[in-house]
Amino acid sequence: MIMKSDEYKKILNENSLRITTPRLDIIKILRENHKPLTISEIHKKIKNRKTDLATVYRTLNSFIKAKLVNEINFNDEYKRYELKIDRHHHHHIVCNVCKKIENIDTCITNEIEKDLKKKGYADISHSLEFFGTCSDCVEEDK
Amino acid sequence: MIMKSDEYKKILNENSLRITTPRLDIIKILRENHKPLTISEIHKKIKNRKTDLATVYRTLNSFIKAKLVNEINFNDEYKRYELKIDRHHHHHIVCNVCKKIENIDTCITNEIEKDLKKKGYADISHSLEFFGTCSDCVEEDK
DNA sequence: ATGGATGCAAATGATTTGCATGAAG
DNA sequence: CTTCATGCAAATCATTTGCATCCAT
Repeated sequence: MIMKSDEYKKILNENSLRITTPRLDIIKILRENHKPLTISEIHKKIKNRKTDLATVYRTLNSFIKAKLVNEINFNDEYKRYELKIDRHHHHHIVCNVCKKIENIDTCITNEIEKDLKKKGYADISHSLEFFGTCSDCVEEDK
Repeated sequence: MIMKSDEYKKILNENSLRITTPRLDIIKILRENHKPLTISEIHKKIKNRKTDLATVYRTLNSFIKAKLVNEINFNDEYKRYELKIDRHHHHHIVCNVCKKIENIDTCITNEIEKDLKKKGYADISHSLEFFGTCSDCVEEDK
């Protein structure tokens, strides 16, 4: 059986990224938290307090370039990051109040993307996020 | 026939916003440019060079609060702003290369929003943006 | 050995804020 | 005349960068 740290090293290797402690730490954190995390959340979760914030930024940017990670925008002040290898394409719903994040697996943009392809667009991608007040927060407001 | 400046004043009035030159200028600019603009683009378009950048920021924020304007995120470093009163709900496709913006009128999120309502979410909204390389830019790359 | 990765500190750049003044209602 | 908006300058905060050192390969 493959141990986790070996699996993480394999991920880095396959993307021609050097195996370093900060990178292994960050993959582990993204793996274990099944929701998009901000840079500062990731930084706080690193046990080894030595790792610099700048390293976290640089690591995430190299992960994006390697298409290991998705950058997600909830229209607030922070960008968030999520491992791509973890799960297939999906979207999110963010609670306006408690900021809880749920995943949405339905993807309904194929039709539009088909139209865009007809129009001549290539390399089409999209970002789709939902915002709303979750049932718990609706209750509390009563 | 109602003159344009009167129309803009009416918009401000209806939203209990004081009628000032910067605000009229900014509504005019948003009206005349049928695409989302960044703060700095808006600022540059103001003839009267006296208007401060900070005023543009403050104005846009009060317009958002009054729901006069939508804030749009193309996952680059700038937020963009678009008048709501101009046209009904729509999305965009941004060219990866030339950054050209086209509007998309199809909205296909109703089904998901229906599901979310069933789950108890209230005040549901979403942001959906597309990215791709437009036909002109695909050509040029050959 | 050597190029890439890191820590640290300083720079950058978008956005916000404090305050005195000016204009709108 | 009183409240709110503006201009100006300074502050804030996320993110990036330069550089010397360190480590993976």
